[in-house]
Amino acid sequence: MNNISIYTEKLRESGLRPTRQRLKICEVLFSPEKTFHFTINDLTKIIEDKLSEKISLATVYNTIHAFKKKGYLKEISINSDKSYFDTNVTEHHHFFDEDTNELIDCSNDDIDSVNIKKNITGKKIKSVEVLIKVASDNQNQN
Amino acid sequence: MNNISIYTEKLRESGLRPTRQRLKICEVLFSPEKTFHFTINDLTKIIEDKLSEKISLATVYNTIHAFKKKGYLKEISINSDKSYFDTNVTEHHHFFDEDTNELIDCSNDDIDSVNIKKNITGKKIKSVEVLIKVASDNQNQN
DNA sequence: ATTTACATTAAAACAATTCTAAACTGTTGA
DNA sequence: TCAACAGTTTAGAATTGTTTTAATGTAAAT
Repeated sequence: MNNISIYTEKLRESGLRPTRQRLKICEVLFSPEKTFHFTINDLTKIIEDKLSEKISLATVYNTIHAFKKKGYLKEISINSDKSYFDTNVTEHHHFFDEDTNELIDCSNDDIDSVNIKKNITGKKIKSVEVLIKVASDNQNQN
Repeated sequence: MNNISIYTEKLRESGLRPTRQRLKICEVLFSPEKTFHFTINDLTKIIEDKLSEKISLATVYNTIHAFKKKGYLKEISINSDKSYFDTNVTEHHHFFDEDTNELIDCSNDDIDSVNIKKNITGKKIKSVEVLIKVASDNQNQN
């Protein structure tokens, strides 16, 4: 069983047509062993470089948004000019290195689970995200 | 002792000249009883509407960034097309209402303090922010 | 008052994202 | 198998938030 059929199935299950472009995107996003963080720009570059396939920015945006909506990707809440996405869709938190602008997964070893005692009435909690900004000691606070 | 002199002093202490425009901005930001959240656009509108004073966008940006650097304001980490600022500079967290795009302060009654067990080696923790996204039950997940 | 360094401004530049309209392609059903 | 439809891709234009620029203005020091 090859990956293409897995991706095709995955796409179809969520109501997306398995087009050539979407399969390429799946390949980049879901074939690596480890999950990773990326921006739209990163992803477009990877596709064009590694897979020698030109792809329209609009397609990347559309597809990433569809994947996010379907729960295949998470968008990380970080204030930046760009949007950061994560192929790790499990509940977890992040360090953000201000020196390098790098996002780093925060494992269970790094943080105690966050306990919300009281919620806004009439609302449901959709997600809880912790962002720990770090920098080397001699660095200016952002 | 009036507010103007307080603001003048506050500005001067942090190396900013107390210009007419900056005093207006101080008035909007620091005279309200309660702290609040705003975007640059919000702030510009408030100044122009309530204080009948036209102010250049560039001035607002420059001044807000200076205030942020000095610690008079905090920028909230939220993934959005706009930047959100907070006049409450104490350590606290936020609810984000996805139905209304509204930020709501999270008090100590709402959340247990977050415990970071292990940090990236060689780095110092600059801030810890928790963002709790909420929406009404029948709403699509973002 | 004069000077100087910093501020303000409108407009242009910029970068990320979204929109558009035309061409294209899976898919469905005849 | 093929026609037709609905969804998709695309390049480029449009939009939006933010930053830069270069000219003009102003606070503060001399």
